[in-house]
Amino acid sequence: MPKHNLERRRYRITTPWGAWQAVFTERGLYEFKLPSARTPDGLPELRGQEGPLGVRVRKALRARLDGRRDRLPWEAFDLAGRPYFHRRIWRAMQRIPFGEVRTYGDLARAAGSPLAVRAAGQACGSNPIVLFLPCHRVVASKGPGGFGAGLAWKRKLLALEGYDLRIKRG
DNA sequence: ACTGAACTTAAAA
DNA sequence: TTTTAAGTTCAGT
Repeated sequence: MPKHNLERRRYRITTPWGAWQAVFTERGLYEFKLPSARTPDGLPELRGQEGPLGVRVRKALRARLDGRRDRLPWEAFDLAGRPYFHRRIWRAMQRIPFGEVRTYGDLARAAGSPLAVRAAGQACGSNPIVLFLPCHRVVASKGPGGFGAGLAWKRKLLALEGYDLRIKRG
């Protein structure tokens, strides 16, 4: 839910994987969501809108779905109004290299609250910028951890980076 | 204002 | 192997 009242402009970006959803405010990319049945119909396709950032986002998405590395700078995101602790976690998350994973514990430590591992999981779960804030690179110390959109997506996104996430069953 | 759950973890019982 | 306690946020009551 929005924590501030800037106007939000929503678009879809159609790919072979489905229609992604990108939401912008004047401060930057506010949300970025995986294709899902919940993606509203009738959103305009992102083309020349949103200036250089819009172009940048489309290009980066295309690259990543192609298995190439590309990243958006931290300044591209509008995370104002999100909890401080979450932003620290996301910041640490953004630093995980392409094709590698870290644990929730690693992130908690990086955020300065080494015991807040569960809160780190919470922060991952409320990641508003899927893919570019790479919560799919965060796994549990034993298992694969969770993923809001379903573990199948987590595995796919990691597979694009050449990382094989084995799903263990208990 | 409380309580419990959430994409957890490590250590004790 | 099961239980517990740890930090942070949010939804529900």
